[in-house]
Amino acid sequence: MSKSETKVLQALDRIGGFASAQELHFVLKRNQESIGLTTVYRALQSLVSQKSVDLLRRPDGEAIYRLCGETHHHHLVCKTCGKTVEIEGGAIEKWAKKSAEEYGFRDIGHTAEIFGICSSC
Amino acid sequence: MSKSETKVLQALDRIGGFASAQELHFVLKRNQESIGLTTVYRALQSLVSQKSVDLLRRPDGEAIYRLCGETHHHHLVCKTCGKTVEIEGGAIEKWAKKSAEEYGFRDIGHTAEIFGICSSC
DNA sequence: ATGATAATGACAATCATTTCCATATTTGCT
DNA sequence: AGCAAATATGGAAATGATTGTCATTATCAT
Repeated sequence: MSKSETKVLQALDRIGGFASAQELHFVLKRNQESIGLTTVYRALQSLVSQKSVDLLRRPDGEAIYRLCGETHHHHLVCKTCGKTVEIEGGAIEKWAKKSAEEYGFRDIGHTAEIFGICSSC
Repeated sequence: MSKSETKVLQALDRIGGFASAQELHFVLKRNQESIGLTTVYRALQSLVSQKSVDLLRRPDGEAIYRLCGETHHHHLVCKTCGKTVEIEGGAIEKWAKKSAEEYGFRDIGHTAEIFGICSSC
């Protein structure tokens, strides 16, 4: 694990939710960490391929990253301020499994996120 | 419905699956249709907001489009061959609405896709 | 300390998508 | 039909995220 990967992991931990590469870079710079944007991208690529970090996409296609927790969960994300709430997705797990079985798919995973506007925006 | 929207719909129909804006533009040009890339993008935006066309994302973030029916649905996508099945997502709608209400979010949308390996792969 | 190797970062390049703006086309009205 | 206002079009330039390049720097075993 390189130095920059460690920094990126710490930043993701501090943030506690999703962040884009650019946001991570900004946060690291603000915390007097000297790190280049390119390096942030490379660290994220590496962390994703090591499965330490999860990658998904905002509705506009921008990549966002989060620490991989042990428990699988989903998110409710504010489109305006970015506030993120972790929510239970038991219903989704069942739905995914049932749908996949119905069509003979195996080795499945799924993505499910809710986007909206939070009460303070 | 503008002339270009009609052309784009026909192209999507001919293709019968997913295509990116750039691919659609290329196909239309191939078929001696004179249409600009900008117009393809505009037509797609409009068709998506009219819910005539479905938008999702390739793993690299590129937007891909596909004709869709009137009902809101989700997809089961084969990671290997790309085969796609439309599936019912009633459970998801309820889950999204309930979760959003619980945390005071409004104006919500959601994404939910299942990825796996189909029976023929 | 030395040389090999991997990590870093400033900068440029790429690529999808959007914005701008001038021109063409359609629409509504008389 | 004829004309003006509204809308649609498309090429070029702008934008913004992501990736490639490459010279510099840190790491580490000998």
